[in-house]
Amino acid sequence: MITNRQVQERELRKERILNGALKVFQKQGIEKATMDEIAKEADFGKATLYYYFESKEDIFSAILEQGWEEIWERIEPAIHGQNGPKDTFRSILTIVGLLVNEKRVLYQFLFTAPQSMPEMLDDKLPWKRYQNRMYGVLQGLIEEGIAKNEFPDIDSSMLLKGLGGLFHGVIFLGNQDEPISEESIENFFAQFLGNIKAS
Amino acid sequence: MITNRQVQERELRKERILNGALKVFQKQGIEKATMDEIAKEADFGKATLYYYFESKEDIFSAILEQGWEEIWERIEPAIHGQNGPKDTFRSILTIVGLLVNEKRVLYQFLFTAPQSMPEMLDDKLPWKRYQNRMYGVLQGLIEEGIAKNEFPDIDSSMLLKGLGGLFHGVIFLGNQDEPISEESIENFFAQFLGNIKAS
DNA sequence: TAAATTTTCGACCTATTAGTCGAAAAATAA
DNA sequence: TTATTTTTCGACTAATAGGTCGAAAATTTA
Repeated sequence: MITNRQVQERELRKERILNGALKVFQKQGIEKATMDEIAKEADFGKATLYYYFESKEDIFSAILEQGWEEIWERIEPAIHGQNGPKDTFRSILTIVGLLVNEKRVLYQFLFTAPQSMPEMLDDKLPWKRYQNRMYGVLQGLIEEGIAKNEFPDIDSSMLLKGLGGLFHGVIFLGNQDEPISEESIENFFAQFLGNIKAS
Repeated sequence: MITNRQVQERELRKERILNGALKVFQKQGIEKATMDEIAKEADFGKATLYYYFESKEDIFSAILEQGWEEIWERIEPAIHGQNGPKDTFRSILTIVGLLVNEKRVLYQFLFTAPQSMPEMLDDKLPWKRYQNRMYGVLQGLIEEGIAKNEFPDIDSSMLLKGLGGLFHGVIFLGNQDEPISEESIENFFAQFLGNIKAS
């Protein structure tokens, strides 16, 4: 018989492992994020990691899923708000920017790690679904925005990639020690999005 | 005694190895770009690769150096041209965009691989010097542009990261099969850069 | 307290991969 | 043709890393 407390403790231990993984990632970069390192950081034997997770991939998937779930929860209200597409778009970027400020390491991992781990790109993984959903929403907003002349009439997927790159550049390539203020994020995107108009 | 022809043939074989490495990268991604795969692709025994190159890193460095050298050669005229900072900036991006169209695999590698190979980030590597030089030029243009009110008064390094991300997004995250036309690149950046003004 | 269950982990296994060695083959020089 | 140099590569080594196993320790239940 498994008590409620036992289940909770299990969750706590899983969480501890996930945090260890993130810490290793932060300190040593993804290439050094080996199971041995993670085990050391989380203060478990390596074999114990495999008691709680099926594989290394499973651990990273769990981190990714957690992060994307949080993103999704936070942006959902903005999506269902009653603003126009451009404002909604800007809100979403701002929200994500703030989230990144709060948990830099997690989100750095989120937007960085998958490329380095091609086995993580399976479309069926839960975090991928969140990502696809979000991209779908953003693309929809752009298309709607183009239709309403709030964005220029550029191929929408290209515009999305461009803005995605822009976001990534601003948030992650910058001075990673100092968080970016909300204002600053707003300003920055207002600068770009605000001036993009059908000509 | 080493004849001229022998030297040339050596160069040719080195080139062959470099192309093999790129081909592996293209077909299998960077993680499968092992020395064994490269050797197979280039049709040499693995040990022969080490006759021509000191290490795997050396091979990738050579590819990067080649690419950056080409970028530098092509953008240099634009840098020394007599246009204003914003136009010069746009020219540079366009030139690089066209180069990428011509040799997608090489430049995809150029802008992608280093992150996956942290041991390649040594500032003393020759390709890194080129890269730093180019970023220096771009940052200088942005600063000059800000001073002349051609760009908004945002922290210049942040603006550079943003535009770098934008470029990366547009060029690499897009439809990688169809090249982007010169017009299209021009239009795209004109759209962004052209509308960025000090407000 | 004794039995059953859950948790932990050291030691081991296996696959992969960068890099080496020594000698054979091929080309060049004498 | 023979000696010398250049090129090639199969086989091997060493290190790393993901993952497994069996049994011990800790905890819970009876």
